[in-house]
Amino acid sequence: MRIGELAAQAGMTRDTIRFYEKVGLVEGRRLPNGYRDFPPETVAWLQYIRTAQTLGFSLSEIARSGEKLRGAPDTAVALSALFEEKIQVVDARIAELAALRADLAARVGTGCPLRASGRSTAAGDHREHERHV
Amino acid sequence: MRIGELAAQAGMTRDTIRFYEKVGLVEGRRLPNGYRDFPPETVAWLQYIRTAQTLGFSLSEIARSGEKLRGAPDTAVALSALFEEKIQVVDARIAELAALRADLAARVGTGCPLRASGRSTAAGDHREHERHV
DNA sequence: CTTGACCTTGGAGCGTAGTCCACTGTTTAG
DNA sequence: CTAAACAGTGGACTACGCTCCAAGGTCAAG
Repeated sequence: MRIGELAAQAGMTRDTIRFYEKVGLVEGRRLPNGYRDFPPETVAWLQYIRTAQTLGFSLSEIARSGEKLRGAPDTAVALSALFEEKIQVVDARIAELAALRADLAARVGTGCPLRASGRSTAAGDHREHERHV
Repeated sequence: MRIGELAAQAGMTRDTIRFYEKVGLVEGRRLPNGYRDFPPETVAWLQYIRTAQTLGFSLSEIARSGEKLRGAPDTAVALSALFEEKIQVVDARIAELAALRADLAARVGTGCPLRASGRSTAAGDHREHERHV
């Protein structure tokens, strides 16, 4: 499959796919004329990338799962494992949000809405991840 | 309060605060010598910014809530309203994640983890794509 | 008076995730 | 044969949210 068809199937632009190739998220052979040639599974992989992105994963994180996948004997099994892993992450994220929600709810209607007391619990100190979700 | 103390109190760098001022997220007067001078509430406002960020809000979105706040007769009440609003958003986000979780869970252990149906036959299978995600 | 801590500004740079563009090469249809 | 529709490359550019730096101004203590 050439890049144009792949892009159409996966619902993204050729440029995006070329960008993904540049950063190692997808790989394909080249036809004798230099055109990229992708196996049909790439469509599914690109869709997986989109899913993972909506879960808040960065492309480099996704690339790491991709490597795991490549080294696996059974792709289907490896993918299932991956999904289970992502479910853990989603659950963690939901728990985080629930804590934030509780924190917010506690502040509604208090005399001191901004400062409150619950700073330590939820919002205090996860700096490292979560840029835009 | 000058910028250094504010930065220490709010747990961010002077540069970040200057950046926030540049984009209109915070504002302060100037002392005769040109130094910035912030009212003490700014600490709470900066902490609110951090909270809102962990909720996935962009700085420009946060700036918009800030404007609402400034135009309010009662800051505490306005803030409570803001928190209630954010709770809606958090709930929506949680629902979104729950849906993604369900989607992931449905794919775990299926013969076709990525596509959801029909992956089993090796290569010739050009089925119309169901766009999950 | 000097030192050091603090403050000012402007501008460069970074990582992420693309997007757009010009220019060139290849393939296919009429 | 030519034109359109593809494909390739490199590089510039965007937006976001900072972060760092150089060069200089201000101020209190010793």
